Amino acid sequence: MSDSQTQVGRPRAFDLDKALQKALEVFWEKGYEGASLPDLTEAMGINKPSLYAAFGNKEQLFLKAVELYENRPCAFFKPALLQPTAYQVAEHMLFGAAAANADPSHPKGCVVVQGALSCSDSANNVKQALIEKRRNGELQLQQRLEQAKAAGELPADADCGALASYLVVQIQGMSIQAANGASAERLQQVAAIALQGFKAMLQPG
Amino acid sequence: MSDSQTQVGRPRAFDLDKALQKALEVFWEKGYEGASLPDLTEAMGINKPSLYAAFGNKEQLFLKAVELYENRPCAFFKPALLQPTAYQVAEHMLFGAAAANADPSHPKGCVVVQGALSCSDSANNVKQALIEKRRNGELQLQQRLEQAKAAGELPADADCGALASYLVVQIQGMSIQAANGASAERLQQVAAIALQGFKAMLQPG
DNA sequence: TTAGTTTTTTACTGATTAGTACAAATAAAG
DNA sequence: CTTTATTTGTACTAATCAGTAAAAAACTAA
Repeated sequence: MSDSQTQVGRPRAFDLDKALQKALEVFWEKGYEGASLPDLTEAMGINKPSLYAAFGNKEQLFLKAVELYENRPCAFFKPALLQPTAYQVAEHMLFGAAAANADPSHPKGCVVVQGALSCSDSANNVKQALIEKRRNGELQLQQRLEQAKAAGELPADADCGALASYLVVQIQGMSIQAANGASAERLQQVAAIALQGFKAMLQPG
Repeated sequence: MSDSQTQVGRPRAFDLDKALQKALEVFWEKGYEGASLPDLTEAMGINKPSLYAAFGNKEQLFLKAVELYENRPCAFFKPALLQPTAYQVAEHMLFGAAAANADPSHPKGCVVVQGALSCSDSANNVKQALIEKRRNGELQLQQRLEQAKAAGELPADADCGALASYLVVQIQGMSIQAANGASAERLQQVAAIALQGFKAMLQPG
């Protein structure tokens, strides 16, 4: 057990969480490779040696920022999985994505989608990490749908993998649309149409 | 009128179109910023001064490569707009995207989506050019749907802008799914569900 | 053969990249 | 006060970035 009050040495002059939040905003806007260290240190209000001492290196800083992104209070993905029915899961997922991707209080789109989609070879670790995160999210959604299927909410021949992919395509596509400048209202219209498509899959036949 | 046979000076030792095709493949895989000039020159089989003499600079080379991408024979977007009915337009668009995004004969996904989604400030011109291309494609699709609406294929209160956004979300989302490693079969399943959603919008009410 | 034109090759530029060495500064502990 | 531990700011490194200067090479025209 380390006692955070009895630390020896010069005290850190910045707040770790606030600095990470600032780093997230920079990565959110410019992506992993597009964000330079001067971009990051300026936004975080610290200099390079402080950044490296606190977060390791650029790659680790990015992964910690993404972790913060996924667990921030207004994240919609994990809470949507907890909805009581498959329809409500889809509804919360789609309208949550519509609201989050166009939220004016932060950069448009999704860090997990845009952070390192195409990149140089030197960013391949980060690219793969984001692919894993996207795949993992889709798998969680698929399992939630399979649970609903076992509960009789979906037809016996429903393909939960395809349905999960369909919903994830909506979320990821909305992320691109948001980067294009689409409004929250427009994304809500898309979510409504997509939800109709999902609803039709809940009926047998 | 310039006669290509009576050119004076040392003849170019490479094929312009083939070199551009190679550049496209590199940009397709690594994006605009992720593709370095050594990456490009090595793939194109030429050295830097030849590249600059033939194509201007990296930005112009990228834009020419994207133009080649959009007009290549197997591109699906523009041909889909020529289908006789709105339903067939959507059908060709969705299944065309499913096939193209997972085609094993070239890198996965879409250059227009992935080429410069998040980037540094110095790539903002390219980023904006791709946003314009995506918006323009969506607008063309919207106009095609409005034409179908005028022909009585869609309900009188149909929102062609929202419908076009919905279809574009499918295509752009599939591009991300393809980058995740989704198979062509899986993308076809998604296209089938999405088409059902679109079909439901063709009925009044 | 000679002059004129264009491409190719090599070698370079200045700027920027991520990352670090080192000493001054600031705290607690003895 | 001194010692010890940690963070800070400055200044640096080596590598890589896009882009170019200059001369040799390869062609046509005269």
